[in-house]
Amino acid sequence: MPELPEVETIRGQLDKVLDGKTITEVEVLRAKSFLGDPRILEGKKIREVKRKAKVIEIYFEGAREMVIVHLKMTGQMVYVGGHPTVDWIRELPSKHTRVVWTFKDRAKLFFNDMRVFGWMKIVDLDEYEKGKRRTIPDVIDEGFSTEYLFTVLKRSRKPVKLVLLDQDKIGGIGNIYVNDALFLARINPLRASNSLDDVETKRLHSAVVKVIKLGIKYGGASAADEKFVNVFGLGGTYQKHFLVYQKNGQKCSECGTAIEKIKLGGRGTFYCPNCQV
DNA sequence: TGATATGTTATCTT
DNA sequence: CAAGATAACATATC
Repeated sequence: MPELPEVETIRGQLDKVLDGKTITEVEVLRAKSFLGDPRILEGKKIREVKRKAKVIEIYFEGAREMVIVHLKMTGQMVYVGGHPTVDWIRELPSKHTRVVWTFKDRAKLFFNDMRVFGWMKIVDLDEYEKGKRRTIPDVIDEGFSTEYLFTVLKRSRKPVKLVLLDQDKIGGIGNIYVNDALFLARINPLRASNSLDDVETKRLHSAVVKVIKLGIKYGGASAADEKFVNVFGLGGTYQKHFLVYQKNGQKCSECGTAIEKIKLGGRGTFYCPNCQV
């Protein structure tokens, strides 16, 4: 579901489309989905939309507050421009719409979230900027070096896949890209994190960066059961390039062995038992 | 009907 | 005490 590439796709589109827009109304259709007083946002003008790991950050002009959004598993941010068509109005808000922002030019931003795990939150700008989360490197940040990854991996005996998914250590990787990255690096997801040597760590580092960048290039992944759509309601195409994710039973592209599916930390895990050691 | 899916966090167990 | 394991959250789909 939304991992760094999906969130980055949405961020880029929101940044363009919301630039300079002034909020006139915020409707909260489901209390759990919005934290803070929505009235605070009325009259606020959007300056910039940024991202840290899987969190979308919305900045306003001259405001003490900002908004952060986490889509969790099924969150969507859908934008309908200045003169919404009849079709869109009929479809949105949908059964899953949790929050609606309306702008001065009548454009609307819908926050849909089927499973209601995601949230939209008003936070104090200074406090947020000071938060220690910001110091955790994203996979595509400068700070995410092979050396950093090596130190992180050395500190745990857990299966390497779980350490890569740990957002307190590395930001942005989720279950889709971690499976593909481990395949690319030819490393078994079950391997004890601290058992990887420097050569394997180097391979893993470039593999992770590579698949995440590919994901961004293809506008994210929208597999059969994926709820990911971008700001314009369209899916991404990375699913056409999956290496092992959801390919259990199919032949490995390298050796022809059937891809296996196991459970690790309660999550679906896909790998080639022959190539990944 | 019950298993399954996913990101993160809370809580339990070594 | 900390690391690791697992349950919980909400809902649709098979």
